[in-house]
Amino acid sequence: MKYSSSKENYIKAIFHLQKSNESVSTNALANALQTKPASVTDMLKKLKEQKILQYERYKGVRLTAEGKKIALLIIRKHRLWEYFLVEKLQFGWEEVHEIAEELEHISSKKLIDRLDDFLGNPRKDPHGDPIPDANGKMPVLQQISLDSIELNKPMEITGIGNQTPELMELLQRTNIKIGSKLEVKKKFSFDNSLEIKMRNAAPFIISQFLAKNLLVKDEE
Amino acid sequence: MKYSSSKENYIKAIFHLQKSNESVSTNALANALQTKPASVTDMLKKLKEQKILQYERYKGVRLTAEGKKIALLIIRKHRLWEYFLVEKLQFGWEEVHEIAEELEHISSKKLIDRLDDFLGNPRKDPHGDPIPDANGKMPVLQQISLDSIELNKPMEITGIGNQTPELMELLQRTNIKIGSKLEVKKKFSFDNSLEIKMRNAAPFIISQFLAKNLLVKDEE
DNA sequence: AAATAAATTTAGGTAAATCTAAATTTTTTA
DNA sequence: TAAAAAATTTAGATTTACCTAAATTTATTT
Repeated sequence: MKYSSSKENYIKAIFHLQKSNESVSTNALANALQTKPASVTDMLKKLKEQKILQYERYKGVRLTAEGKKIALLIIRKHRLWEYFLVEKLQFGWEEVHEIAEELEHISSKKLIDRLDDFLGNPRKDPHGDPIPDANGKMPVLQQISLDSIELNKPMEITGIGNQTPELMELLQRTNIKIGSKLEVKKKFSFDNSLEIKMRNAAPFIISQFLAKNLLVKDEE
Repeated sequence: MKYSSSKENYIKAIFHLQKSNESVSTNALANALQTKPASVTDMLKKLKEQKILQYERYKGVRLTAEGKKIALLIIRKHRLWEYFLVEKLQFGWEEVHEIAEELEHISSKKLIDRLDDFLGNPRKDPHGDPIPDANGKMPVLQQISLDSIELNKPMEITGIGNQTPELMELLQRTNIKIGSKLEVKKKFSFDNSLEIKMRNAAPFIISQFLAKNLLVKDEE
């Protein structure tokens, strides 16, 4: 199956909006896609025909298993291209999203799998978000900064994301290493940065980008 | 200015069809684009509005200077992506055209200029065709196999295209080197291969791909 | 529980890029 | 050079992905 760029954008937007088991509203989608609710209704009817989603009038929408798989493969493409742009073409991580929005619609599966290998099969994109594998599976990395972050809970660093020299430099400066014990003290909604307290050290603040690259487990 | 993929395909097709100063016919375009003559007429009217081409009913079409510039930048993108696919992602040269047909419509200029640098500013794509620079200028490499090839004319090798190990291997085997004197004896239209005669050696046949990588000048 | 507000859908249109069939112009040929 | 053939254009539809305005359904308030 091949889908238009427009349809792919709908699928991706629904995927990002449907947390847990809530269904996604027409208005929320229209807002995310910068379009009008009436246009969304039109498109949802077409995507329903193609069994990509479950949709009933006035009841909102959810992706089917098939729809989720398509979404994950689009996200895979997006994040691998972002990684390529930053690591190989020297773009800043803040300027790659827009370009990846175009590149993610290139259809060749072989291309994206080769790109994955060429890049060394990274598991996180430059923003710290996980990259699904060729089968659409997300790597199960427990990240520090989930939406449902728990404050003051003792945790231990179990690993780090992509081990780039830039990240290593920052880890060294902040003295964060595998096995370090820490607690999150506060989340600043302004920039999603976190105040953390490491054992035997003064609290300090880290960015969301660093946080997303820290893998943790509950301390035993 | 940004043009739709469809318009870009028309511009590119006209560029490839307009040799010297002939104008391109509606039928030839329809054939090249796998579409119907009526559709071509429709599109030509739109592109004329945008001053991309000169068009008069029943008289065929030519690109304006502006149109040629656009065409060259699309060709630049196409060929750089082909080079990337072959040199970095290990694709065979025969399988990259289709993928590059999609990639050539990605709009970011910065992306393509960064890609050019990343690839080491190659001047020829994997098929041996020249890659225009960021300003849309074709490198002026006199190639051996132009459409207007002259038989039995003494020529001298002045350089070679992209110096890949694979090309070097073949040059060694055929004993072609800079300074070699040769004449083209015959062109086989079946596969565009050429029979060449090097001074003090028996005539032999080379492929169009090799020929395109040989730069020549007239012997003095 | 009405009444009002908000969300959503339906109805009817538009622009881009196609198409088929018919009309027109150009070219070829007898 | 007139007739036939080929090329091209016009006219009128179609599909996709949008839109606005009006109607309908659901949610929220008095």
